[in-house]
Amino acid sequence: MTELEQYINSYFGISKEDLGKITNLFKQEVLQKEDFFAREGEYCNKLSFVKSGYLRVYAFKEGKDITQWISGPGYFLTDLQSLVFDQQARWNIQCLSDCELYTISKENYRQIGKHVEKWDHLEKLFLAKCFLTLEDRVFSFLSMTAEERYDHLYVQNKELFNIIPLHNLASMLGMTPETLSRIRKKKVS
Amino acid sequence: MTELEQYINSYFGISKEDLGKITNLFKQEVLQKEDFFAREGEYCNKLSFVKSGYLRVYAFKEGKDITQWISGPGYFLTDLQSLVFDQQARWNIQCLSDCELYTISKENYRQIGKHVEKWDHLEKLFLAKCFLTLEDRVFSFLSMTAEERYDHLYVQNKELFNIIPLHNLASMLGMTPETLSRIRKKKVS
DNA sequence: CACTTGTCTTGACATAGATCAAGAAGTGAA
DNA sequence: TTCACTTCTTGATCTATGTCAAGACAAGTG
Repeated sequence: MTELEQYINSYFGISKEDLGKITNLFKQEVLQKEDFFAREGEYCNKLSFVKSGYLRVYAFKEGKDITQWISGPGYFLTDLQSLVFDQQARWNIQCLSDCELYTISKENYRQIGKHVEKWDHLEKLFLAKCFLTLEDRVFSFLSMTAEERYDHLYVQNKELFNIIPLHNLASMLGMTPETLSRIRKKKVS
Repeated sequence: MTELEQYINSYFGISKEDLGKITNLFKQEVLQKEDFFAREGEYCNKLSFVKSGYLRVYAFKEGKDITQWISGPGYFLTDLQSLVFDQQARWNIQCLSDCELYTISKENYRQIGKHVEKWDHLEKLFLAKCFLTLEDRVFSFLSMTAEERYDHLYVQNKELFNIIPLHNLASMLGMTPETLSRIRKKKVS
């Protein structure tokens, strides 16, 4: 089984037959560092699973580049507004490193439901999970200090701090690079 | 048509027949000010549509009461983790005023898919929309000041500021009541 | 009615975190 | 190697926002 099959299987728990039907629709795709997976205002007509590498989801606000999220191995990746509602993408998604993806086109993605009985239901559960994750994230901004948000991310994803430029992590955590640097310094001592 | 039918129809755009099948499963429910719709740690086995009144979604963090969201007429209301994943509720949901709801039990909610062909698909779209809304909200914390967040909410939901205790709105916006009060003062002058 | 309780505002002050500016260290290209 | 560029850190300073404390109202209750 590829990582994709393992992941989909572990997450959605479906039959080997259905699993094949789905994963066959994904094609391997390779992107280089700096390449764009999606661009704000254009259309993102694909859904990908990250096999390796990291991608940064961001948008500009008054000229400033704000990182919304960083996606790495084991994550699904798309601009949801484009994929689901056929509208312009809200996000720039760009590779922070060379990346290997398993990618399905929007057209094929929309066919899955016709091949696999319970797909819409499973996808609904998946989206519900994503919603809960974002709810937590909102709550973190309502209830935590910059340092607490740092701790939270550090405990969960230590490895990011060795791989991802720190100013991107700072942005994603809602603080400046200087603040992140000072928090890190404090942790060492 | 009841508000519920109008809403579901406008949002999901389904046949009059299916519409009836669904809305028949909802029962009217009346709650009084201060009543709890859901409690953190318990199980919330229902999904409701708010006909009238306002409810506050909140949780405690280190003894402090943090408002995550306020739900009013035209919103659906539930603790998603309970409804979808049969786990303990993450949120307290309490009436800020007397409320009229249309409520469906979890059991009946789960039957909808069996009665209405495309239900899972429609619900998926609905959840995707919710996800996009939360994404915006996260972005607002990454990119906006307290005052900008206030402006944003004020433009979209002026009426809340006459109905909802301001300290709850402040909490939901991620600021203290004092800060909200000062921002408001500034706006008058 | 008086009394309690909750809401909202205001002022004085404290502080987390932002901004600005500079420099150190690493990386890649020529 | 040197130069340009990026990342990260550090110090000095500024400011938005938080904290604490008090008072003004308004609303509800016995």
